[in-house]
Amino acid sequence: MPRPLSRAFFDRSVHAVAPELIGATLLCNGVGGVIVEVESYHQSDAAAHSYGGKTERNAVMFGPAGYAYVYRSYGIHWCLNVVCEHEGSASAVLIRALQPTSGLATMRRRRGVKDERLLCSGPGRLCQALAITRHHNALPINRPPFAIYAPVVKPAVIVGVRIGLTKAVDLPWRYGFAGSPFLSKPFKPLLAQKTV
DNA sequence: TATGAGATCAACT
DNA sequence: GTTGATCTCATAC
Repeated sequence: MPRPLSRAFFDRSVHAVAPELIGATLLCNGVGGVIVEVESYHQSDAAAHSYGGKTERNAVMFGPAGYAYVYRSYGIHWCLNVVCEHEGSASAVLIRALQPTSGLATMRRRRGVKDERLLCSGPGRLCQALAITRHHNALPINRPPFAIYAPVVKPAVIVGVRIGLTKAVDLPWRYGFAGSPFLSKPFKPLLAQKTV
């Protein structure tokens, strides 16, 4: 039997929670899969939505841990985060990619693509596949329609710099399931990234 | 393989 | 008015 993740699991440093989410199973109305890629965002981090303080959009990040923070990206897509570390600072983990395991036919229909690797390999793609929208903002991540389970086996986790940012681009706060073909983009060797 | 444009909206200057 | 935690499709090499 899979072990559901408690709210307390998320009420820790975002940098402790993020790598431990790799290999966990995330479902929305029974549709979803295994988390293979995440990024962490901390209030002290210029790229975080919470960096400039509380606003109407990011208010959930300033609330208790274990809740979904869903925001509109580039006017087109939705992106899903899980809020961490309630006390002290506003932080969240961006869910960037899943390995689809449940509801494949539903996800193919919603996404309009057949290739399994293109169903959930990106934050915007996975929200479309799981039908996550603004209506899911501020919902608990471990209560229906969501469900989240601990990894059955601890996978090997690789680390890299985050993707698509213009601020704080060098922070190694991206985590991935080593060797997974379902990552949004490949990880480069961390030591090679700064070489000229 | 790599680079560029367009879609489209809320926060911010 | 500009920018962005994105994705897709088109064109170029």
